[in-house]
Amino acid sequence: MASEPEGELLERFRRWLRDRHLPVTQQRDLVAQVLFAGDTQLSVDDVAARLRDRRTPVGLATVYRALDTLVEAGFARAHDFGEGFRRYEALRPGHQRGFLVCGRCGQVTEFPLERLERLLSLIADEHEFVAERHRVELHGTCSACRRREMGAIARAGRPR
Amino acid sequence: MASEPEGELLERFRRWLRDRHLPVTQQRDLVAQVLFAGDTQLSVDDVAARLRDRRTPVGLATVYRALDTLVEAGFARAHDFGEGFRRYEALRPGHQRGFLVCGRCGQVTEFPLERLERLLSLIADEHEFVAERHRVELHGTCSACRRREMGAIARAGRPR
DNA sequence: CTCTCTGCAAATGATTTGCAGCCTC
DNA sequence: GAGGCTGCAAATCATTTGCAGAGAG
Repeated sequence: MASEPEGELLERFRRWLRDRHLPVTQQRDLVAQVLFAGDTQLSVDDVAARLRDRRTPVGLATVYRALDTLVEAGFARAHDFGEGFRRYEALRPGHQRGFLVCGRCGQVTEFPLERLERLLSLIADEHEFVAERHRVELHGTCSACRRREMGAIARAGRPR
Repeated sequence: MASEPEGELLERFRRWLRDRHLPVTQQRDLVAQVLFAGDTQLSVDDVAARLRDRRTPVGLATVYRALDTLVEAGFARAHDFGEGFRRYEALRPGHQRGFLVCGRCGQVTEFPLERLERLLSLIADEHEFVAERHRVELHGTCSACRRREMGAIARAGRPR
């Protein structure tokens, strides 16, 4: 799918580090590679596990620190869906997405934000606010869970 | 400001409990009162502190449990702005708001979601998703911080 | 009475931090 | 070399949980 921009992002991240006279270490690079290769939100443990699978293990604390750096550099974004831990996502330019979060099964579906962007930037302007990124989540019930619940209600619907 | 709907919400919450044959305890009621009276997002400690100030202290664990119940009942909503703890907000019907979160100073400004709602429900429909609530956040820089930063850049802007 | 809640203290679990040694530049 | 990383283990801290006693219906 998105195999093209991966190396480009990586190169841009390295450049960002060099520009700040920060060392381009193997571990930071590895974390960035895994994040940029992933197509979804990854938890810190996900990242660590993938690195372990690649036979290039990196300490948990280092993964945390590398992800923080990526966020600070603007190449990643942290999400919190209330699971008790964070998820990180590569931030590809112009690839903003919103989320449909099912409160029953926890499934997260994505959708493009394009249609909302005009309105969002208008709102930001009205508040003299410079928005760098948006977060849009719709919380509710996905079609599968709704079907399941409607069945349950029909079955248990009458008292006694 | 919103002194009218407060008692109404409280009464609806009590009814919700009774309907499920759950006891309407003083502690749950107190937590609900504080949450419904607050005009902003309250942390668990905020709620506990206000209860302490009111001379009706409630144990922290109980506050957590009461807030969970309120969320489950649909009268409250949990937010996570990445501060390391959650904030809870009373969920008044038809009073959905979005947030402008300043990454510099952490200030959170609210704005009404009305203009976005048509589009959001359209998107939900397209995914056969039943949305109960929305979360819209714009992350960036508020006008005050931007002004401050622009000043700093102007001062240090030229190399050498 | 029965069932659920409450409060305390202890447990949990994600994230952070201190520090000695290692690696980039 | 110097300064910033890394890894480990210990520290933090919000949130959760177990359990004995209290309260609502």
